[in-house]
Amino acid sequence: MNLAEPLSSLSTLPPVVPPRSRGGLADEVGRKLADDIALGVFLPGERLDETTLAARFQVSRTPVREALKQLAITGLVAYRPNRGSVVAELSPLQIDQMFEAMGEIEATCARHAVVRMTEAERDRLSELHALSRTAIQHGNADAYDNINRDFHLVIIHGCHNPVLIDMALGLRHKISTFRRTQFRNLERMTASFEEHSVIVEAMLARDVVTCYREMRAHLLSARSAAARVSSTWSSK
Amino acid sequence: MNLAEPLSSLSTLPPVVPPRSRGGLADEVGRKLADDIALGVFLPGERLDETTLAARFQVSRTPVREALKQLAITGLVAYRPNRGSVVAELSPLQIDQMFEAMGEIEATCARHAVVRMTEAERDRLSELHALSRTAIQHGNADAYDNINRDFHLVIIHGCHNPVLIDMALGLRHKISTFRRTQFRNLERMTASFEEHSVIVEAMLARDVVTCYREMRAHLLSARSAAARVSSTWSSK
DNA sequence: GATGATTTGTACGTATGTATA
DNA sequence: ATATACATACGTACAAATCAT
Repeated sequence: MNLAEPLSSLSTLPPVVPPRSRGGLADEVGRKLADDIALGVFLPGERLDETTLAARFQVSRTPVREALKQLAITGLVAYRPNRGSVVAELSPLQIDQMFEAMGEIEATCARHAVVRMTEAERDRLSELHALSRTAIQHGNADAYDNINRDFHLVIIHGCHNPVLIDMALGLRHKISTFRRTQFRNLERMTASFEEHSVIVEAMLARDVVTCYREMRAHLLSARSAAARVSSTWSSK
Repeated sequence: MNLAEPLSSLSTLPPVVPPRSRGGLADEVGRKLADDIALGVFLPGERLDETTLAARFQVSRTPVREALKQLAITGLVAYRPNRGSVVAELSPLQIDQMFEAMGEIEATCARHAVVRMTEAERDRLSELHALSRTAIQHGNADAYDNINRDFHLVIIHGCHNPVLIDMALGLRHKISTFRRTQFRNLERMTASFEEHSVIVEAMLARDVVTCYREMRAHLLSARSAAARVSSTWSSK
């Protein structure tokens, strides 16, 4: 069985808030470039030369330029006027802040999802949770990682608010680009599973408060403790 | 006295998460175009012809194109490949969803702001609240609108998380573009002031729970009731 | 359904601005 | 500090696609 099957029910959902551009070379280049960055072809801080990229993708510099500016707004690349672009470098503090924001947004999604999810979505959530148990039993970290992703996606979409969904997905994508392989060890995987269990239980019991609190805690537990430069936040 | 003085303490804060491009004609055109849209020069649904815009701003099509693509990601304009751009048209449902998201995000900011705001920021908040009382006494809706904006900005920045701040500001800007003149009547203004009072009190008392709940309620009270198409969210 | 008009998409040349020696 | 090298920024020309007739 394919534990990492795509969420057909989700991928066919109506287009999210900004009907993101689909056609055009610029967008294609943008997607390819984003993939390359995600795959580590271009490392954080690396210079993104328009001419070089144009040659790489066999297009002129114009679509490359547009793609770079788009990715700059996304935050994937840092764009300095008159000085070109580099792959964004996220400091530990910035990553921590993204985790914090992600925790808040996704917990909010979860809270709304408790009330708004369809029966089909609830079933899908339970199903995914069951699958993740199997993945753990087989010690399959890759499968667990995929199921975990889908698990969170179902909850995010469950809030049925395109604005929140977009924010959550955008953050999730950006974070996943810079931090990969969360579940290296069995302990983290098991802990994650236990936390999911509480969330699913609260979700099915329509327990809004618990669901919100536990989802927030769940995501904050994945938060990099290393980046807690608390001095930055202290009131002087 | 100038009730709408700029927030000098805020405008000099460190650059927010994506160090948004500062130089270049494209960005200038983007800002001007956004202003024009906000000012109603271009109405929702109106076609944004690249050539026409280029003529309007006395530049070539290239920077106009880049500006349009940037605004498309922001959501201010809808961009259809090979078919040009139009000023975004937000349905009542979409506006309602943005209000809901805004309420959640800004309430989250408020919750963090309770703990993280500096003394200077707390003082500024109290000061603004006092000013808003004066504005009401003079029946000055314009002044109240400006102070109200700054009031919320102080709280948003008070969370000290650039990611949350960017999301809140982005949403706020987009919403304000499509919905203006909130405080037409004195009742709404007074109600807003009373709600602010509770929030300030909770903020100064370090009451996290109350602050979060009241800020959320405050923003949801401004939410357009007309767009509540609850049938869209029903679990079939 | 085909054709012409209009508009977007891409390529490329030149100028301006930034970094380096 | 000045000059040189180089990448970006903008403009213009052409190609492709869309829409109206």
